[in-house]
Amino acid sequence: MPELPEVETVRRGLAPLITGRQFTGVVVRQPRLRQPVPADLATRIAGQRIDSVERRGKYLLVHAENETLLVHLGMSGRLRVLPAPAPAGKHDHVDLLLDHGLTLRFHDPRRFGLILLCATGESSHPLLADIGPEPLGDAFDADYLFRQSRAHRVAVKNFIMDSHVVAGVGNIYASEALFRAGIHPRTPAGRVSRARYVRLVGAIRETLERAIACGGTTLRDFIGVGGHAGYFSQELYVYGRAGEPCRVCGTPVTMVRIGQRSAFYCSVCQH
DNA sequence: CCCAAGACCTGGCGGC
DNA sequence: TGCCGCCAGGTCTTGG
Repeated sequence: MPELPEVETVRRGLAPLITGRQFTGVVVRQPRLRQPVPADLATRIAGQRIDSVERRGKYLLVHAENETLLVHLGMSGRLRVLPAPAPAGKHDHVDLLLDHGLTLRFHDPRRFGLILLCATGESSHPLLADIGPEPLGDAFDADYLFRQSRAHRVAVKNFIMDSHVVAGVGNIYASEALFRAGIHPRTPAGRVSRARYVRLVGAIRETLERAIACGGTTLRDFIGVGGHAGYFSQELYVYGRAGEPCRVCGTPVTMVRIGQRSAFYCSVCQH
């Protein structure tokens, strides 16, 4: 489900609902996520007020007074805010109870998601320490990408999906950005010119910003905190469109496997 | 160090 | 209707 735009959509929905609220309790029904839910979660956050909700790559950081809750949605994770206690359904693994009866519910069928804690302030959890720059931030530019890419022979698509290179670009937006930049996804990263990285950086930024403006991409089940589907799927150029005509030139979109993941591209528009 | 492949999970879909 | 194989928005770990 979630790449950067979807996580950002969740963050924007979540922040106004839970900022200033206090954690009053925790219900863990299934602690076995990508890493175990901390056994002392309840005692560590009890009574603490939420100061802010931040995003780093695809991670959500819920900053409370002493502890920061680190949430990753994996492939199928969802966060919802329930106005009142509600019966739990299948895969409703964790409820974070807030004052006034509010419940922040984590739901994740595949359990690739994550809920961890780290001390607020010293905020750099090991999982965040080696993540690359934010693609919408100043540190991410063509010079950076070009320099990082030298000596790398991996496909440029895999390269930009590597969270150590740049944070938050996943399988949908990698294909989309490469289409917009006119770059074939299989091109070895180290053989892409500086000029083409200038285009690629612009394409990544535009794609992500536009997707955020649309509230994310809903393919199967991505739903924002307020229960709304994202509508960026209407603007996808290539992702999930194998065999359908390229929106620019009409050539059928090609799907291939690159490094265990599906990649979509137009064989005429991308080289 | 770099890279490909495997691992972790469940559910939905198309084909037979 | 049922079973089977394949697919899925992520990323850490392993082994060559």
